[in-house]
Amino acid sequence: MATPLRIVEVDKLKTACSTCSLHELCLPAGLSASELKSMDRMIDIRRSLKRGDHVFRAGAALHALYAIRTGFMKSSVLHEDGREQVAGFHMMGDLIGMDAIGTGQHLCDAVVLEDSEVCEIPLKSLELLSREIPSLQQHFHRIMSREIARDYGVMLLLGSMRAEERLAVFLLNLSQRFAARGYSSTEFHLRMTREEIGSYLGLKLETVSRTLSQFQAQGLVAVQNKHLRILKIDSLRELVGQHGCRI
Amino acid sequence: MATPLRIVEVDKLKTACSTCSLHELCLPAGLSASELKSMDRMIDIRRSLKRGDHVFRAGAALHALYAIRTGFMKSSVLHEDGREQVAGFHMMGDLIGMDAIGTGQHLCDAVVLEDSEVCEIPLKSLELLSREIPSLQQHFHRIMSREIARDYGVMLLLGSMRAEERLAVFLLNLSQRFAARGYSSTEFHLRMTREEIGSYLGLKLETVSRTLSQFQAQGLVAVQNKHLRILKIDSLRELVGQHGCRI
DNA sequence: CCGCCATTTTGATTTGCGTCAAAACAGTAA
DNA sequence: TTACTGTTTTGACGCAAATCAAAATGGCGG
Repeated sequence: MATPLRIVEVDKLKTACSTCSLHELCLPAGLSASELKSMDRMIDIRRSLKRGDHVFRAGAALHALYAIRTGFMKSSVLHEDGREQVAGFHMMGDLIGMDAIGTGQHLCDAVVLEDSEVCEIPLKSLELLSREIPSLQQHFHRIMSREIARDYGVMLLLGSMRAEERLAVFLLNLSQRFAARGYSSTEFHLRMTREEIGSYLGLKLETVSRTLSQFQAQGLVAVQNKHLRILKIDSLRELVGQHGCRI
Repeated sequence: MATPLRIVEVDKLKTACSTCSLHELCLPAGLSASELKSMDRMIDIRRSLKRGDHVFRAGAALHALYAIRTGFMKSSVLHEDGREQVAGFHMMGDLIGMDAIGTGQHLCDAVVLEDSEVCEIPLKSLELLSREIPSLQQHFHRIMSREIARDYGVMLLLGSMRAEERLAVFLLNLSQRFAARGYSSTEFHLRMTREEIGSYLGLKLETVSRTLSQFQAQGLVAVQNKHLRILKIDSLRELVGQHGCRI
């Protein structure tokens, strides 16, 4: 009986917060070793998900928040008439599901765009533990707040930027997030379709495609289908917030 | 010396959570009498603000969150080139400043549109108290989550609705919030300018004005400058999510 | 009360992006 | 390989909302 037990243990270790390479990016950031152990006890379910799977659906009851270990997903709000608005793209270290705490029901669908692994964090356990560990409490609040701050940025984008600016902001944001996770900031795969990018940016897929082609023609990026290379990151940055700026 | 002391006490009582008419709408919702007392101890600063005042400015360090007792305000994100995006309108019972918890710095300006009174809630005290009072902790999380959910709704609006729909959603949202506070759901004053409405909705002020005039011509509302009366609330509701709907 | 300034309305015109359409391309399964 | 499907690109055209402009209205201070 020793062998299977050890396998289980190795498996558990492999996916524990304390040994997870993301723990400085994820919810347990800044916790001590013993506090990490408490986190490990709280998170006992990890789910593997395939492209196309839903982490949760709009309307479903909130069971847990989900920390992304690997992979890539989108969250999208659906309008009754079928219109879809992508509210965000999420990658490892991100925490999703926080929109559901208010009502107990998920507001958006979370759809897997690239095979992923998520850690289920029961809300009740998180609340309990964050009453005991002030730095966990603080960090959870920071994460929710950062989501609000991100949303304000998206509102600025959707409310007052032209197509080129929106796309530039989008690429710079992806770049910065990949960099923060140790990946290249200038070369990456777009896991989503042009239509999903468009939905996120409040544009039609044709406009996204045209604008990308335009960036390519200007030598700002090199795009080949889903593979993207940023060639002139500073020019992209300049592009944002110029607008024609007649002030 | 008795008289001035009593005046102070009356003044304190008047503004305590335990006697505040908003306590079922505001942060202390659902707390017991003794828990309300603890809230009272935490909130000892109330500020009176005049139209045009800032509750906080973008870039300023986070000192406290602010619960609105009376009045009306907007929060707006500024782009370096001067573009302003109104991220929300806030009224009594609302909690503002949560965007700053993540970085410790406010991301947006909170500007008073109608003389207001706010309660300062030091974040540290709130964290401390919510570790002791689980229902306060839960409710604080719900409030942050509702802000995220609201933001998703605004994204849907900005990303995929036409002008008429945006304005209809805006009016219905105001209507519903006034109703929740015991005011008329069909007749109210718009405290903001057409330009501020436009900024919030991702439209220009002329479009807001034109669309309001159109609603008036259709008999949906009666507008007279800032005074608005909703005449056919169901028609407004129908207008949202029709879009031409060829599905 | 008047005059001033900010706000709002309305009209004429422009334009950026959406819509429609079709071809090119990539990925998958047989 | 070939056929099939979903995605992307590119072009031509139309439209909703922006822009430009000017008049009307409202509110405030003197």
